[in-house]
Order: sequence, then C-alpha cells, then structure tokens
Amino acid sequence: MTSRPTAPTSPGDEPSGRQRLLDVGAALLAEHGYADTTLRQVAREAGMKAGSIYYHFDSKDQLLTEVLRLGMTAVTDAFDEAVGHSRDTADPLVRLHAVVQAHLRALFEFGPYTATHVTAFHYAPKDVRSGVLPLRDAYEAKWQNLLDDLVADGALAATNTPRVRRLHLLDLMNSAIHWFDPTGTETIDDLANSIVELFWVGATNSAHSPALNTDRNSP
Amino acid sequence: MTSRPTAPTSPGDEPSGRQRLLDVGAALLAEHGYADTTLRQVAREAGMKAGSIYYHFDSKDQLLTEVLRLGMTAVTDAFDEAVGHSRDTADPLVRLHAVVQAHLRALFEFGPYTATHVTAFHYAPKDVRSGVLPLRDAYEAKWQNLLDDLVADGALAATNTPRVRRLHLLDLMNSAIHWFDPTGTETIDDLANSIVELFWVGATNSAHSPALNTDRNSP
DNA sequence: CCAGGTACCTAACATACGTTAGGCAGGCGC
DNA sequence: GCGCCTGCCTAACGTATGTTAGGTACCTGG
Repeated sequence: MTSRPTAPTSPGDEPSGRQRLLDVGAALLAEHGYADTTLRQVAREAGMKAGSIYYHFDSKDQLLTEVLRLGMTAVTDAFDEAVGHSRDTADPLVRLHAVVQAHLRALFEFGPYTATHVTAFHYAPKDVRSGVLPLRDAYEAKWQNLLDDLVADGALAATNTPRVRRLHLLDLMNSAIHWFDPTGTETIDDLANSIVELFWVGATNSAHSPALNTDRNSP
Repeated sequence: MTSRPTAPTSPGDEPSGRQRLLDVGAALLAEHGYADTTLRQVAREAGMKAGSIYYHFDSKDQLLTEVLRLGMTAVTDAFDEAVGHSRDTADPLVRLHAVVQAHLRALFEFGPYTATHVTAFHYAPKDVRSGVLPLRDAYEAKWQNLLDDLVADGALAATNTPRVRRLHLLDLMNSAIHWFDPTGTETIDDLANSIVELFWVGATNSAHSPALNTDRNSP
C-alpha cells in the first residue's frame, strides 16, 4: 500500500491516529528540522509506538512529505481565497495587504504545517523535496502573477528582475517565522502592515507612507 | 585540552589539518545542516579519519561552534570596515549601500562560514547556539544602531517598531542565500542594489527610485 | 642519538535511528 | 459465532553516529 487517506478530523471528535501523527510530525519538523525529527518521538507524542507509524505511512519520508504537502495546499488555499475576496477592491495596496495577511495567517496559524516549508524544506532529502516542489512552484507562480498584475496596473514600478522582487517579498514574510510571536503584543495584522509598507514605499522619510487600511470590510 | 588554536592559513602554503576541518565543516554545515553534518564525512573530505578530529577539537559541537564563531566575526569585521570606510560619506543611501554590500560579500564570499548562521544556526544544539549568541546579538545591535542613526539623521522615517524594521532588512539580505547565485549573471552588487532600493523607496511607481551609486570611490 | 611532542590511524564502544515481521485485541459483516 | 479488517504493540534487524583508548610514524630540540 502506498498511503492511507483519512478525512481531516471534524471539529468535535478527537483526531484519528493518522491525523495525530501528521500534527505531531508537523510540529516537530518545524521546530527541530528533518534529521532531528525521529519516528520514535513522533510516535511517543502521538500516543503510540514507533512501529505503529508504518500502519499509516510507508516511511518517514512519506509522512513528512504529506506534512509538507498539507502545508503548501493550506497556504495556497488561503492565497486563493484572499485574492477572490479582494478581487473587486479598487485599491491595489489593499488587495496586496489582504494577500500578505492571508499568507502570514497560514504561516502562523495553520498549525505548524506551512511553517515547515520555511524551516525544514531545504534540508529534507531530495525525494521529499521533489515530491512537494510542484506545489511550491505553483504557489510561487501565483505570487509572480499577482506582482506582474500590479505592475501592469501601474501600481508597482516595472523591474527587469521581477523574480528577485517576488523572492524579496516572500522572504520578508517567511523569515518572520524565526522571530515573530503572534501571541505577543504585535498582531499578525501589524506584521502584515510593516511588510506591505516596507515593500510599498520603503523606509525613507521622503515618501510619505499612506495609512494602510487594515479594515478590509470598508467600502 | 579545550581547543587547539592554529593561525589561519597564510596564502601560499596549504591549509593545516585543523583549518581543513573548519573549512569542510563550514561547507557541510551550510549545505546539509547540523544533524546531517557527520564527523566521518568531515574527516573524509578533509583527508583524515573520524577519530583524528579529536586531536584538534573536543567534540563535534566544539568544531561547529568554532565554525559559527568564525562566520560571525567575519561578517562583523566586514561591517565595521564598511562603516569605517564610508563614515565621511555624506549621502546616507550610499553609506547604507556600502554596509549592505559588505554583509552580502561576507555571506557569499567568505567561504561558507557566515552562511551557516542563516542555514544551520536555528537547529544547532542549545549549547552551540548559546556559545555564539553573544556575537550574534552584538552584530544585530550594530545594525540597530546604524538604522537608529539614519533615523536621527532624518534619512529614515521614525518607526515605533525599530526592531521589526531591522529584522526585515536582515531577513532580506540573509534569505538571499537560499536562491541567489553569485556566479550567475547578477552580481552581488546587483543584489545589494535591489535590497537597498526596496528598503529605501519600496517597489511602487509613485516614488522615483534614485540611481544607486555603486562606485564607492566617487567623491 | 634520543626523548618528546605533533599529527594522525585503528578498532571498538554504546547509543540511536529507520524499518520489518509477527502477534493480539476489538469491532463489524454475514 | 466466525472470519476479517482495523489499529496498534513487541522485539528485533542492520546501519550509522559521536566518542574513546591505544598505537604509530615523523619531526624537532637538546
């Protein structure tokens, strides 16, 4: 058998064994990296023994590949939903802010699934990486298209290195996983504001920073 | 014995055994992370056997702690030198550019030593991290002071989250290690330009981006 | 010429890892 | 009531790791 699908736990009943393994695997993968995430520790924190993992997954690689997949699909869904909801918003700054916020929410609030992509992807075995790469590439392409559209609309300046600009923006968002604490005094919305403002007008005094409208329900 | 200092190899003669271990350790640490950097592989690529490492270092932790220390002191020295050289430059943008460039040069050109801080520091054992943390904190403080000075000079807008702004700038520089190839068509100077421009004026069309003067020898 | 330090090597140790084979209890269909 | 599938456990396998003890060749100072 190759895998063993289980419906994501409905709210109310406790997570199945497979789901617990994924949750614990995501947490450990994000916190300790690939090599230091051992099946014995995953099993222990999920309330079972190491050998039992092989009833649900073929291997460590397959379990953690699934974790990375879920993390990528989650942030992709969040992206799509934010784009859809803000599609008819005139102000391009507000649109960008909505999508940045969606990305950050997935990164910090969807368990540790999406966070594993920032912290553990690079050092995962090649087989694992190549199993998730298409999803990652597709997601990065979405961001590239979004930025290209902003250039086409005249909101962003044209650049001859659009890829570099996209990577800079993604780096700004993803790197925050190493230092931002969503339970602290600054909210995810504050973080989104600081990133969008920096990306939009920079940090200089000369450009007057526009008030970033946080309330996405305003007319 | 606790360590076994050796003078850094003078150009011309071949590196000592200890130096080779540090070089190889830095390369493997930057490329594969802490857990996947094994002493046997370090030894093999340095042309000796695993047990022999213990003539030069007390443990794996001590070897890799030393690698991280060297990486941090290298980028700190580069920072200080750039600040010193550009101290009497009037234009704050040019000063910032010089320091950003120095940081990126250390990151991409001083072997893989400095790069280990971006890729491997977070997942190193706590003892290793705490052994290098003072150096890291001191370096980050230098950046904070530099940005604070730019605010005091009126070049940067004031912010009530100066720490966040500093982290954003450092993230922009450090994250490039994951995708920038200094041997490609874009140079390190191009990368410095793109980062400084984004940090300075953002990516919008409204602010006209000033020509970043790359030639630091201009009057 | 020879004592001692330098710079390695060999061989093994305890431990931890991913993985596998086989077993066992409980629930469900027939 | 019996068979079967689900979901887990036990015990072990081979392999790899950090580390250590003891040895060996070479160079240098006296």
